[in-house]
Amino acid sequence: MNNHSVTKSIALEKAPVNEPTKRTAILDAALNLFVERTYDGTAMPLVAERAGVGAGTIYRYFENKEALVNALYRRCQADLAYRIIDSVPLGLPSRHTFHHIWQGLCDFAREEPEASAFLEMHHHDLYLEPESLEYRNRIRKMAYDVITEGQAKGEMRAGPPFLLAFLVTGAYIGLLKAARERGEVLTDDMITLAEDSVWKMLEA
Amino acid sequence: MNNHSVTKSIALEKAPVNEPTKRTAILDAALNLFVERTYDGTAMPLVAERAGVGAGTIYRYFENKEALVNALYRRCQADLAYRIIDSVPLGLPSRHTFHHIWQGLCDFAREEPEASAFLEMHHHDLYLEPESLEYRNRIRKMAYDVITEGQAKGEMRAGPPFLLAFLVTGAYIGLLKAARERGEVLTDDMITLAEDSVWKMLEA
Amino acid sequence: MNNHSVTKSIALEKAPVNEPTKRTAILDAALNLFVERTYDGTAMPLVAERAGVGAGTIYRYFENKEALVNALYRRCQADLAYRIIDSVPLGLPSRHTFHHIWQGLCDFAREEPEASAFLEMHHHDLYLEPESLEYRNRIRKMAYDVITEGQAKGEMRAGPPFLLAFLVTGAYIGLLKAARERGEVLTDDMITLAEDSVWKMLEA
Amino acid sequence: MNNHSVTKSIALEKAPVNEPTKRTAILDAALNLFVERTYDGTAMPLVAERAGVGAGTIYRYFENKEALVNALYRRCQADLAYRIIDSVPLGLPSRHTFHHIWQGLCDFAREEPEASAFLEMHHHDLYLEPESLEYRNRIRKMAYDVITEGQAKGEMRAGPPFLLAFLVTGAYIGLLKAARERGEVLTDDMITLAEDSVWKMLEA
DNA sequence: CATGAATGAGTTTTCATTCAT
DNA sequence: TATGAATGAAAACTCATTCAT
Repeated sequence: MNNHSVTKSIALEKAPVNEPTKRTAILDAALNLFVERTYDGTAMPLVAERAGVGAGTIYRYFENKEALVNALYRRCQADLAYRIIDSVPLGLPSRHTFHHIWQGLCDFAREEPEASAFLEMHHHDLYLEPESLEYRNRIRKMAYDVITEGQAKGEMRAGPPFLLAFLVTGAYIGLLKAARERGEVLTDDMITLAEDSVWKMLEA
Repeated sequence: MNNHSVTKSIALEKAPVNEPTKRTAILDAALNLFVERTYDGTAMPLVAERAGVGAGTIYRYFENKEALVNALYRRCQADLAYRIIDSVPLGLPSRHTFHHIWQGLCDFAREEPEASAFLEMHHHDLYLEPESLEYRNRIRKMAYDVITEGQAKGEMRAGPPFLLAFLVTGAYIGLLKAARERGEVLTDDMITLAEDSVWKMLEA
Repeated sequence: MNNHSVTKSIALEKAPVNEPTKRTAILDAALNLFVERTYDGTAMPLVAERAGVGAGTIYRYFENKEALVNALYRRCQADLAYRIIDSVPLGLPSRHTFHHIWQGLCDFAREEPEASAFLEMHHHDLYLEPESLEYRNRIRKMAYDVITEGQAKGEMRAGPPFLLAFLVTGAYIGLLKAARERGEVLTDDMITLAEDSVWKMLEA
Repeated sequence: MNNHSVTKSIALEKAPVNEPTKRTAILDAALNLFVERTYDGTAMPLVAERAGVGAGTIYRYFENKEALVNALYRRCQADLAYRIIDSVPLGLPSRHTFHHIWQGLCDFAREEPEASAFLEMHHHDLYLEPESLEYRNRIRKMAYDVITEGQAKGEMRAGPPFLLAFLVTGAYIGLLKAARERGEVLTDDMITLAEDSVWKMLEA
C-alpha cells in the first residue's frame, strides 16, 4: 500500500461510516428538537445552536426549513428501511417473518429512539414532498406484501392487508408510547410479550 | 300541555343542548385547525376567522393560546369520557365489556372525528396543564381497571395492564389512521374485523 | 326656615358637596389610576371597572380618553385654584402671604393627595387642550404677581419672578416626594421646616 | 511619533470613546422618545425607526421593552454619578461643596438635557429593577452624607437630611423646568441666581 | 465556506372605542 | 340612559432567512 492509497482509504472510511460533517450535525440537531418540540415549535437558530454551527450555515446545506425536515424524514425512513426491508428473509413461515420484522422495529426503536419517535409524529403530510412520501411507501409496500403472502399461505387471518398492517403498526407505536410514558426503557420482556400478543392479531 | 309550557320546554331544550355561543364557535374552529395544521402551526387570527369572530374576541373567552388549547383538550376528553367511562357495564364477561368499549371508541371516532384525531395528536404534553392531564388519566385508569379485572377472571392474558392498554389503544389509532389515509370512512366491517383481531391481543 | 327652603338647602348641600354621579365616579377612578399607572399605562376598561360603571358609559360623559384626562386636569387645577388663589389675602407682608399660600398648598396635598400628585406629573402637555392650560396659567399668574409685589416692597430677593416661582414650586414638590418616598405622611413639622427653609430662597 | 503609531492611537481613541454601535443608537433613540412621549406612550417600532434599525434588532440587544428602559435608566444614572459623586471634593466648607455639586448638576443638565429630563420623570418605579434603583440610591446617599457633614460642622441648617435633600433636588428640577417651559436655555445667570437662592435653604 | 448580526413579515396579545340590547 | 361584548387596529415580540464580513 502506498501513500496514495492510504490517503484514499482513510478518506473512504471517514466519510461514510461516521461522517461528522456539519450537514449531519444539523440533521441530528433538528431531529432532536423536532421530536422534543414539534416542527413548527422549533426555531431555526435553535437548531443551529444545538448543531454547533452558525444560523446561516444551515442554509448552505438546506434550502429552507421545509427542505431540512424533508431531508431528515428521508434519512430516518432510509435508516428504518435499511434495517427492515433489506433484511427480511424470504420463504420462512409467517410467524418467523413477523418475528424478524418485529425485532427489527424494536431494535430501531432502541438504537435510534429519536428517529423512531420522529417517524411516528403526525402531520408530516403538511411539509413532505412526494419524494419523501415515496420512502414511506416502500416500507408500507413491504408490510402489505408480507401480509398478503401470509394470507395466501393460510397463516394469517383474512382481511384487507392495509388494515392489518395499520393495526400492527399502531400496536407497535403503542408499545413505544407505553415505555416512553412510564419513563422506562423498552425491555426484552415487554418486546416479547407484545410480539406474542400482536401476532395473535395477525394469526389465522 | 298548554302553549305556555310548550314554549318553556322548547326554550329549555334549546339553550343547554345546542348553545351556539362564540366560545363554542372558537373551540370548534380551533379543533378544526389544530387537527389540520398543528397547534404551533395555527395562527390565532386564522382561528378567529374560521370562528367568524374578531381576533380580539378570542381573548375574552380564553386568556391566551395555551388556555384555549387546554380548554379544547378538556372538552374533547370529557366528550370521550362521557361516552366510554360512564357507559361501561359492570360484571359482564370481558369479551362483552371489550365490545362495549370498542364500540364506544369507534362511535366517538365516527361522530366526532376531529375531536378523536385531536386527542391522538402527540405533543399535547408541551402545553397541557395538570388539570387537563387529569382528564386523560381518568380514561387510562378505567382501561387499567378493566384489564386487571379481566386478568383476575382468567379471561385476559397475563402481563402489565398498562402495556396491554397501550397496545390496544395503539391498534385503535391504527384503525383510524388506516381509514383516514385511504380516504375512506370507517365502515362497520372494518370495525368488526379490527375488534375481533384486537381482542385476540387481549384474550387469555 | 320653612319647608321650601329646607328642601332647597338639602338639594344644595347634596349635589355640589358630594355629588356621587357616574361622571364623578369616572373622574375619581381615572385620577386614581393615572397617578398609580400613568395616563398611557391605564386602560379604559380598567377605569370603568374601578368607577363601577360599564366601559361604554365613560363615553357618554367624555368623548374619548383625551377628553377625560383634560376634564380631570381641569377639575384638579380648579380644586387647587379654589384653595389658593381665592383665599390669598391682599396687602399683607410677603412673609404672611407666603405662609398662606404654603399652607394652602400643603393642605391641598394632604386632603387631595392624588389630585396633588396628578398635577405634578410630567407630560400633561401631550394631551392638554389650550383651555386646560389656561387653568394652569391662572395659578402661575398669581404666583408671579405675589413675587413681583414682594420684590416691589423690597421683601423678596431680586430676580426673574418666574424663576423664583419655579424654584419654590420645585421645592414644594420635593417636600411631597420626600414624604411619599419615605412612605410617611406629611407632618406639621416637615411642613413648617420646609416653609421656613423655602422662604429663605425668596427672602430679600 | 511615526505613521504607524499615529494610526494606532487614532484607532484606540475612536473605538472606546465614541463607539456608535446599534446598542447605543437604540438607547439614544429611546431616551429621545421616552422624554418626548413617556415610556408607555412610545411604541417600539418608533424607537427602531429613530435608531435607524429594524424593529427586531432591538430585541437582539434588550430582552424586552422593560429591559431597555432599565438599561437606559442605568446609563443615565451612571452618567450623572460619574459627574457628581466622583468629583465631589472632600473637606471643603459646605458652601464650596454645594457649589461643586450644583455646578455638576447644571453642567449635566446642559450637556445631557435629555438624560437629565429622563431621570426627573416620575413613574420610573413601575418598571425599574432593584439593580437600577441601586444606581439612584448611590447618589442619594452622597447627598445625605454631604448634608449630614454640613450639619455636623454647623454650616447647614438642622433638620432631617433626606428632607433637605429633596427640597434642594426639587428646586433644581424647578430651575430646569423654568428654562424648559420658557423655551430658554439654562443661562449662567439663572444658574448662579438659583444657586445662591437654593443655598439659603441649606444655610445654617 | 462559515458566520451571526440584522431584518421585516408575521405572531400573539392588548385596548380604545362602538353598538346592539 | 347604561351596558359590556365585540372589534380591529396597533402594540410587543419572534423567527425564517439574508448578506456583509
